[in-house]
Amino acid sequence: MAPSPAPAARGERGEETRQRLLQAAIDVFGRHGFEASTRQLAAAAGVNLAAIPYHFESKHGLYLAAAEHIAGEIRSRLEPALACARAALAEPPPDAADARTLLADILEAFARMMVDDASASWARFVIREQMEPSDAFDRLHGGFIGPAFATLAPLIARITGGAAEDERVRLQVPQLIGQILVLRSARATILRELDWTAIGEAEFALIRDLIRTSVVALDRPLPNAGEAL
Amino acid sequence: MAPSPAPAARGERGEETRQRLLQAAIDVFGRHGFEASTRQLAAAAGVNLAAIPYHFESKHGLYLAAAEHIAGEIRSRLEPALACARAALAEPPPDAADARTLLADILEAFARMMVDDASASWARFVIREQMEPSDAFDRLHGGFIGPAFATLAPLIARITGGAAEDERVRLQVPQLIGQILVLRSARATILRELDWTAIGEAEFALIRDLIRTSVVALDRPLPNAGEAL
DNA sequence: GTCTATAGTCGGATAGAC
DNA sequence: GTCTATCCGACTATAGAC
Repeated sequence: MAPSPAPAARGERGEETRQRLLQAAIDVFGRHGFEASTRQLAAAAGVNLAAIPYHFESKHGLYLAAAEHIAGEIRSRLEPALACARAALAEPPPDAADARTLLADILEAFARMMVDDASASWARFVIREQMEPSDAFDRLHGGFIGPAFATLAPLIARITGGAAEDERVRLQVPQLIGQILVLRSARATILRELDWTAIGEAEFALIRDLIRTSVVALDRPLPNAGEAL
Repeated sequence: MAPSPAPAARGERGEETRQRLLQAAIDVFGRHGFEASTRQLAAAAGVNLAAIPYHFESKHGLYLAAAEHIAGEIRSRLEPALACARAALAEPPPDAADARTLLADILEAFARMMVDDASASWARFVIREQMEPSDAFDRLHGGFIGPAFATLAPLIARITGGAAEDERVRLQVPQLIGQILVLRSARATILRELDWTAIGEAEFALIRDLIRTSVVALDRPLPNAGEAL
């Protein structure tokens, strides 16, 4: 299960083959799941079939390496916005308005990733693992899902006045993320129902507005049970 | 591509085999995609392998039949709540508070389906088709996605004061659905981050609260650009 | 209608030349 | 490191007995 038989001995050519396989694996596994064939993978990468067991030991090894690659990639792309929020939360707690801006910025960055064509391949991979987790899920969770949660929960807690450990607050994280995730997990429906052919800047402006509205709404009080909505 | 070579001539035994294959197909195709093998399908259904081409002509025919079965099933489960909303919207338009209650009820019914263990199999199937649509997607869309949209958009329009044709209103449909869909599309993360082992009644009460909050927030005005959130 | 047997194809992984 | 050639098991679909 070592990533490569001789990691230090690989040359420039070998490294390129490895990278091409990783990129192709994220796309092809994302579309067809683990059942994708090694021949498909090799063809999509433009490399020889035997390169898969050589560089990754097996098809399964390539799958795990793809999950790790995704986790590293996403984490590095979210890190600036998350670090900014962590810093702001550190000592003098920001007021609720600042926290709302920080949260909206993170969600907007996430939405931009989801709208970007480049996210299609890895997003399919991640959602597949969410619905039917394999041993690759741990690497995704540890790599970027867990860290993102760890920052978002305290931020939401600051806005709503709850504690980051409250179940309610922790459930608000996936609630907010869900409205962004849907841009990928129900993309086919969105394009069809809105008569869009793609999500460009004009379409994104609308999405951004709705995200900000949902952030503003976080601390809106709910009528008591039995009362009218 | 006919569902069966001799629909009228099938006996009771044949019909049971057909149903067992359909149920198994929704589950197995949902987990592994179309790449699932006919052996897996037959084994999961507890029927002979040759029953697949006999009843559905081919593996592909079984796939399409599974999509149609899902669409019919979901549609019939959503229909009571949707019909209720359509009736209320018909002549004397309901006031915004009534519309909010109708919308919250529909979303709650949908969330119950998503939380239900029985939804796991078909939800995986549907989300797979959303991310990588095949010719089966048309049957899902026409069967229940389109009709649900057609009712939800006017309901939201009534609440926010917009028109059902507005892009903003139509985008609010998937935004609201997204926070419910995430209960399935990111189930693994939710269970792990909230330390839940399952989503039971206690957990659902919290989900219900958050859904109602998001419905109440629909017409909350957004600060102008540049203004603080 | 359901079964077994089998034809023909494609799957992952390897051996060994270069 | 990369390639071709190849093993062998698993695949879908069919034929024909029951």
